[in-house]
Amino acid sequence: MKTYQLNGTIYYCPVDLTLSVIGGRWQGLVIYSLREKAKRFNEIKRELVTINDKMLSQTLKKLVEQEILNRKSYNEIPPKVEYSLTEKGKKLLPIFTQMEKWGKEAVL
Amino acid sequence: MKTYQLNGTIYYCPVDLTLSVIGGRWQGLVIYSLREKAKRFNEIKRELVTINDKMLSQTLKKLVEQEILNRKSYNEIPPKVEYSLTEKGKKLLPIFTQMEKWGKEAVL
DNA sequence: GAAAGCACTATCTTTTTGGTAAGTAAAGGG
DNA sequence: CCCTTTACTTACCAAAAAGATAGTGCTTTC
Repeated sequence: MKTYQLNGTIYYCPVDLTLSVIGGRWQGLVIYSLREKAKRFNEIKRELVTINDKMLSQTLKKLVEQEILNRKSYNEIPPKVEYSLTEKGKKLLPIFTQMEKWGKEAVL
Repeated sequence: MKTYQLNGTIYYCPVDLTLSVIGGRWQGLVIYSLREKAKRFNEIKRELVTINDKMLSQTLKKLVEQEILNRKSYNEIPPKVEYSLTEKGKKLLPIFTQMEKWGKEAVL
């Protein structure tokens, strides 16, 4: 059986691998919220409404490790940190375009 | 704020709604495994390798309720039950096409 | 007559997720 | 001086999801 490996984990197919990046409670939504431009921690938080600090920082950390997001910290006080999609992350956007489409049709 | 409703749950955007259908540990993979043809319980199980009986029947049940899958039971012994994508379910396939693509690139 | 196949369900344990609250460091405003 | 702002981390507890294992009822095969 062919397998696919990413960050030390083995997946049995490419879809499984992709789902590990965008599935889960918050990962997909965080990526999607950065589709147009870089945003700060609290901006993302306000957009996702029901996420809390703990979940957001956990999710951001993971996505940075997976090289889906860039983290840019300005040395200011109060702190300013911006998150944006990497090239790898931007390539996920066509998936979200299709999801948008399906989601809109599903509620009709 | 605009909201989207499906099966009594409210989502703040169409992507959130779609993720509730294909995200989660097994839902997406079960849908994807039925992309070409109807399959029986044990066929799906063999394909997904690490899923167990409980998770598979739970996932199938949920997807049938959401009208993503059809369940067809033949009155035979030993039992024969086939699962297939509904029209609504088939419309999810472009999402998986994009996921496949990304997953294949990600391991390069 | 034991074992395997089928599509499940029931029960239990472990892991993951979520929720709340508190703490940090330094600057700016009242 | 105290409060606010920012982007976090840590601790603790509760709830939800996932996972492991066993059992069911009936038939065909070895």
